[in-house]
Amino acid sequence: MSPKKVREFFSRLAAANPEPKSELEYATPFQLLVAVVLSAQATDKGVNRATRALFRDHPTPQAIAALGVEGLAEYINTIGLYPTKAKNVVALSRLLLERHGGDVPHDRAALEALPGVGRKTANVVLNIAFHEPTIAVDTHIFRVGNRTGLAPGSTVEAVEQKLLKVVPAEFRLHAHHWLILLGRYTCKARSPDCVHCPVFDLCACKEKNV
DNA sequence: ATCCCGAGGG
DNA sequence: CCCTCTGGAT
Repeated sequence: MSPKKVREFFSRLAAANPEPKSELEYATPFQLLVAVVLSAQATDKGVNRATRALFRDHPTPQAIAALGVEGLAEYINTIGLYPTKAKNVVALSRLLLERHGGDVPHDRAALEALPGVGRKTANVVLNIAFHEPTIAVDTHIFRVGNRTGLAPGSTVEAVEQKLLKVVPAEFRLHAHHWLILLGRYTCKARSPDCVHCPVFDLCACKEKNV
């Protein structure tokens, strides 16, 4: 996609949603980190339903560390992959207390050293909690990047590098959310709603759903 | 490449 | 029924 089209692409998304934010519910950086770990291969609605009770009863790393794996599992057993996530979130809470005084670290290496935290989760936390211009490539962004021709790539790493290269600096801070929302509500995996797509005319998809 | 795995939608 | 959902560790 030409630089001119890329700029138009994000100008329209920005005009429609000037201050996009995560649809995950959280009150602190720690809660954001936990919510993002839980959101792997799960919908944010499902995550919010579970974390509402969890964060009400156990809002801090101290509380979740004390809750333990089995206790945590009772709160999150409606979310896919929950046994692994319960282990990771308890271990992660303990590590935060041991290494970082219970705070969420600001740097990528320390984040990715936490169990259950990979590049995508670290990118989300760095962007949302610490306002760094990272672009976390998830299932939506990988699909949208390839379909539209904005950032084609066979791996998430390739798509991320491409996005960091082509997205103008002024749009980079919010690019993650704009692309997610486009993928979630319009450029859907199964039946893309091309008729209502704000960037329909800029899109390279050869199988437009009209 | 494969495993982890529940809810919702079509 | 099958596919998808803000992936990560082995």
